[in-house]
Amino acid sequence: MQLSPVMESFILHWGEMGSRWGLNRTVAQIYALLYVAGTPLPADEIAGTLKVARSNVSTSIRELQSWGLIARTHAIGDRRDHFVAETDLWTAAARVADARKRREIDPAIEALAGCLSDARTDDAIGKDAVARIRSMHDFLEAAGGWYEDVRELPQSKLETLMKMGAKVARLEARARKPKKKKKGKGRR
Amino acid sequence: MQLSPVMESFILHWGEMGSRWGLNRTVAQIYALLYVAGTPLPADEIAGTLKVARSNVSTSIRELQSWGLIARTHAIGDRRDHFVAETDLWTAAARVADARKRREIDPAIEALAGCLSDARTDDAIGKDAVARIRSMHDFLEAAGGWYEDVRELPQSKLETLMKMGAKVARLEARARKPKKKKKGKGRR
DNA sequence: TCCTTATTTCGGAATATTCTGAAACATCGT
DNA sequence: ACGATGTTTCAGAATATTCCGAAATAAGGA
Repeated sequence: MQLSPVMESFILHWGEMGSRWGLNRTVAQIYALLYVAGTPLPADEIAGTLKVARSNVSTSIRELQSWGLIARTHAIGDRRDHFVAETDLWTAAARVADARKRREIDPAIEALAGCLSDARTDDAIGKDAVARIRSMHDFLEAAGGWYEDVRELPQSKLETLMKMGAKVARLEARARKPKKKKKGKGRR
Repeated sequence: MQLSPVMESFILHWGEMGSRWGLNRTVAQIYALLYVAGTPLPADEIAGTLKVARSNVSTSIRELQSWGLIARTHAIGDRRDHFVAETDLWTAAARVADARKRREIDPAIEALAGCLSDARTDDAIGKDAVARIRSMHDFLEAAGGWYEDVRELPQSKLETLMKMGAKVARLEARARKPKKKKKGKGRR
C-alpha cells in the first residue's frame, strides 16, 4: 500500500491518539491504515506499510478484533486473511464503548460488590466508609444499567434522543444566563 | 490513617481500576484513600498510609487536582495542606469526562482538521480517503459539541434526560422483540 | 503424505512509565 | 534574618509495556 503524505500523517496522529485512548501505537495505526485505505488489506501488507514486525501485526489485529473495530474478509484466489476497518463511526464508537464498559466498568462493579460483602465481617471499618463504598457501587451500577438500556436503541432513536438533549441544553442555558449576546444560534 | 482490611482492599482494587482508566496506580489509590477516609488528609499521612514516597504523593496530588477530583483544604493550627476527595460521584464523573474530552477528543479534532487542510495540496491521496478523514473529523466534532451542550445542564435536568433515555429504550425494546411475556402488539 | 505458504506464540531486547530519595525551594513564626 | 516545617523538582533506579524475530503451529494443495 502506497501512502500519500496526508495518509501517513493521519496514521501517525492516530497512533498518538491511540495511546491516550488506551490502545497502543501499533494497534491504533493499523486501525487508521485500514480506515483510510477503505479496502481490505492482508496482514503482511499492513506490516510492510507501517514498517512493523509481522508478528506485531498479528497481535494487534487480535486486539482490534476484540474491540470489534475490524473484520476479516477474504479475496478470491488469495489464501491470506484480509482485514477491513469498521467505517461507520457510530458503530465503531458503540463498539468501543461496549468494550470499555466490559473492561472498565463491569469489573469495577464486581470488585466493589466484593468489598461490600466483606465489609460485613470487618468490624474495623466505619459505617460511613461502607456507605461511601456502597454509593460508588450503586452509582456505577446505575450508569452501567442506563448504558445497556440506551445501547440497544436503533441509531435513529439514539440520534433523536441526542438532539433532544442538545435542545434542552440550549433552552436551559438561555434561561439560566441570559447575559450572553447569543449572536449565533448554533453551538460553538 | 489506620486502614481496615476492607478499606485496604478497596484501595487496592481502585489502583487496579485506575490503570484501566488511564490513571496510574498511585494516583488512583490516593483518590480511593481520600474517598473512603471521607476526611481531609495531609500529604505525608497519605504517603505513610499507602507506603509510597512523599514526592510521589506530591506529583499524584497534582494530577488529581488537574482532573478536579480532589480539593485542598486547611485545618486550623496546621500549616500543612490537607486534601479531600470529591465525594459526589455525579460531579466526579463529570470532571473526569471533561478532562478526558479535553485530553483525548479535542486534540484529535485538531489533528484531523490539520490533515484535512493539508489534503488540499496532497495530490497523491484519493478523494474517498479524504472523505473518510472528513467524516471522522465531523463525527468527533459533533460528539464533542453535543457533550458540551449537555454538560452544562444542571444535574436534575440531566437525570431527567437519562431517565427519558432509559424509558424510550425500554419501550423500544418491547416493540422490537415481542417475545417477552408481554403480548407484543407492535411488530416491525 | 510432504512441501509451501500463512499465522501465532514466545523469550528477550528496546522503550516508556512510574517511583524513589536527595536536594532545592517556599513559607511561616520568631 | 534564621530555623522549622512543609512542598516540589529531578536524575536515575525499578518496573511495566511494547515490539521484534526466530521458532512452532496450522492449513492448503499436489
